[in-house]
Amino acid sequence: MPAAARKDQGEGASEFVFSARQNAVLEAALRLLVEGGERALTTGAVAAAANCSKESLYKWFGDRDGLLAAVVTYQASKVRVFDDDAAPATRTEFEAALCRFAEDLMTVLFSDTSLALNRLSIGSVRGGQAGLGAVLLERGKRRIEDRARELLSIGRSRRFIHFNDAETAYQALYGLVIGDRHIRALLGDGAALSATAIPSHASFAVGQFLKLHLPAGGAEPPETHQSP
Amino acid sequence: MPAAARKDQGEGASEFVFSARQNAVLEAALRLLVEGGERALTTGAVAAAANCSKESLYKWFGDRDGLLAAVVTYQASKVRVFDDDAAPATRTEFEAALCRFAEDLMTVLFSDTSLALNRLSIGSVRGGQAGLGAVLLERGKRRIEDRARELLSIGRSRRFIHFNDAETAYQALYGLVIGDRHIRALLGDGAALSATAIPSHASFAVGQFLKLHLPAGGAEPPETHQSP
DNA sequence: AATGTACCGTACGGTACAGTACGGTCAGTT
DNA sequence: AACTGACCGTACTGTACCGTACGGTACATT
Repeated sequence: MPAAARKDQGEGASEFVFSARQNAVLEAALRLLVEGGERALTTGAVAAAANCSKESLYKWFGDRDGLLAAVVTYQASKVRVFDDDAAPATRTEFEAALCRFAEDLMTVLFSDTSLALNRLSIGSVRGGQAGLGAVLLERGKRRIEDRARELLSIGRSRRFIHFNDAETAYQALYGLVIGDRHIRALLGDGAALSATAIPSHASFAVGQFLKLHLPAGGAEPPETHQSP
Repeated sequence: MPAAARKDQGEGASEFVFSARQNAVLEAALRLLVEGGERALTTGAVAAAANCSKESLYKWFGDRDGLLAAVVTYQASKVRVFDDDAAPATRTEFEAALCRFAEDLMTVLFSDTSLALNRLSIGSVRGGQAGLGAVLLERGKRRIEDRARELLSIGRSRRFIHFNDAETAYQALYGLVIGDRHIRALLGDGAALSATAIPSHASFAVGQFLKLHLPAGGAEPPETHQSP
């Protein structure tokens, strides 16, 4: 990614930053991707849609793959974690925070952009290792996951819920909220989710999750489960 | 799909049947797909790998898309539902059957072939409607789903578990078993599942599922949930 | 033996697209 | 006014690959 500024910030985390013009180009590319899938995302089409020259494209992103990676990075960087919620102090607040997380998760996962980006990244996996998939996992999925993990550990320290392994607990929460609807949506099943049902399903799934993790003593996996 | 025999069987269900030679070709194509992703699946490469001529390819499958569809159909037709288990009569047998289902589900979903096929189908979705995704959903996913649904309804009629909506119950079971590991695997996360952990996780997830659906009275969603 | 059938191997046309080259435009600088 | 640099627009090259055509071969049918 030649000309894309890689600005290392004080905290040790590095952010990719694009110029305003580049952002506009990436936005156009994203629109093309959502509408027509990967095949529609040709360098020529992007240049035409963004009113820029192919030469600039190559100067900025080096390569078609670089352009795709930039699109993924760009969109993932927009996934702002809504940490406007203060640490929940009461059980009710905690459950509400879980519900909000579940709703946000569904809203993101089933948005057109997320689906298109996931399809693109999945399509880029070749036998051995993932190129874009890794980016999406690291810069998109992990953010969301971290928010949930933090929420869960707060709930545990406040004795609202009980669990031993945070990863296992997160898997249960995610699974109860999403089920197989994400893969169905990725496969083009339009009826995978009706948008109106999001809040009701969120509270239902969170209810199930809480039932499994009562503070008294919930069942936990037989230890030897996920090796690091 | 011009030359592919569409043999209608007595029961009203129709099966696509390919000749032995065609099966060999599809097997080779599948191998190519698993190794190199969709881009590796060119007509030339398939012809070379299968020692057949491109002309035959076009005669049999009509089209590159026809070939891809045939590959998906071919593999999906191999998903034999193991209904060798008699209807479980005792609670223990029922739980064992659920565990076996969970293990089979994981084994299938995380196999190289299934992942490659899912990636291919997902990549074929263009904005509007799914081409291969629909095939995979109908001929692959629904088979498995149906087996689970049947098992669940047996469990309910025998009073081993309780639920109102079979679809909701299935979503919970699937979610607890799979979590977000399928999408991670599709994105190329190699560590999404360690094969040795399958049985222990299966029984753990089934335990969670049962806990949520105790015969006494399990929580159910607020009615207005999934419109048909 | 003659004809037909089914297939392989290869070669070829057409096209789509990645990547490059070059001339032209506009803004800011000296 | 001359210079510089960033950019647009377009034309061009090379390549990969889809789809087709044609000659050659093995085997079956008449």
